[in-house]
Amino acid sequence: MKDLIAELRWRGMIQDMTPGTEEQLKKEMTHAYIGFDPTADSLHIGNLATIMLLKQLQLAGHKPYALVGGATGMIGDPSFKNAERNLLDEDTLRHNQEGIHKQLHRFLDFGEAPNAAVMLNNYDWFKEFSFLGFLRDVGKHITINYMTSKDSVKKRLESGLSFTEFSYQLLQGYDFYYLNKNMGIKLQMGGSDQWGNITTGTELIRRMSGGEAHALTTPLLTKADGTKFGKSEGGNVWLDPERTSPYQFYQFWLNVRDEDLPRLLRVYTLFSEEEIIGLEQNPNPNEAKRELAREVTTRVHSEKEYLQAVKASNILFGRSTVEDLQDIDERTLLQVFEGVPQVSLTKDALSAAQDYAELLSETTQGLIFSSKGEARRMIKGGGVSINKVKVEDANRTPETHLLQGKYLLVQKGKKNYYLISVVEG
RNA sequence: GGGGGGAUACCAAAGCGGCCAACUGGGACGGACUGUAAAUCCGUUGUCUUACGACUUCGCAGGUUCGAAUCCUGCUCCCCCCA
Repeated sequence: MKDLIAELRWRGMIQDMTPGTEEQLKKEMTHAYIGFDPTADSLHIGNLATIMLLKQLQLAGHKPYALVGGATGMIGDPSFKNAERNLLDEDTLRHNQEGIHKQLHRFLDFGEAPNAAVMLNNYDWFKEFSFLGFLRDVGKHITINYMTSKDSVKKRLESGLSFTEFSYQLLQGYDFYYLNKNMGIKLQMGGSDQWGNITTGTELIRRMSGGEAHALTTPLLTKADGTKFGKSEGGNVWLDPERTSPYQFYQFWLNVRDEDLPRLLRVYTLFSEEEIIGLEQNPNPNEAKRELAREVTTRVHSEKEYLQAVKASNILFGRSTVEDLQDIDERTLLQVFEGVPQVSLTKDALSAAQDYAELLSETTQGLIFSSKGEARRMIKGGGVSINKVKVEDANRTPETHLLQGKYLLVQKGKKNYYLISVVEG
């Protein structure tokens, strides 16, 4: 059994833990879990950080449990949230649970080993639990005073918090109790925002059964500029390729700020300390970013998707020229641009376009620019290229050779690409 | 309950009868530089428009005026001070 705590420590993945956690992990193969709320049908890279926690746990020889919050998801976690949220309907919840369930399978070993990962859904033990039973058997052990003293709900006690959301921590606490009693789970982990909920669980266990239970949280990652990590301009970075294409996903990691790189390498990769330090020796951090992007993209998607993303990136950001673009066969071109917004138009529509401004706005149905004026402004600012050639004059009639006889590659700014395909008609 | 201050574009904050589509800072977006980075510099940033310009904005509803973000009336919401 490896020393998990030492591993997590050098990786900077420990925010807080209850006394005795380290001893427990050293003593025996420990059963531990992390919960995931089904607020969406996909996990995002924020969740991936806690998944890595489970991964490290399993690699160290302990037994990980991934819990999907089918029951708690119906209530909504108020921790550090500013306002009451709307409840999700049951169909959505079920759909979300399935999506998350599927994704979690990628990251842990669910095989036959003694420490194989196990998937749980807390709906299984809550569905039969009566309200009165819960109040008598669980609620009685925890005081309101204890629950309201948590930082995670403090703000909300002033601005408003429904009984429903307030009870969330008790439900999550009961999960831990249930798992402790029935499955011998002794440790709950999570992001640092979960500390309050987790310790309600350890407290409940202590009072209800006198069992032994521990908590360990990992710091919530923030960017060097203090904003929340894991958002790109389009919103969350998702693990679902339908929401965030592998190409965009790969690009996200490649584009992290230098200052954020050390922490990200430690949390999101399984590289050893020596390897990471080695990568950091390089004065140009791009090599390390590429390794980070490779590792994470491969883990979340696949080797194949990763190679595809690299290929696309090289074409789009390498020193490629019109000639290079011409040389790419159609199949590769389409593969490369899979994650890129596309629009198709007829030959007639193309030749009907008076000038570049019109082509890039009205003719392409506002996908690239929503108005001619906007297109003009951007072209004037030198921000638009077609097939890697800068558009000089918005008023000029479009004269462009189509790639493979039917494609135009439009570039807005440095990183936004669009593919126009021209069809007969 | 008494007194005072405020509400301006994504945010902050000027403007206090025409020169205001509205100073300035931040953000966002684009460009140069570079390492698909940071810092720096430059440009754009209500909508539409090649341009001239047109249209819609300064809490909400009315009014005064040739003309209002700016004056008047009412309404809504915020903040501060004294009780």
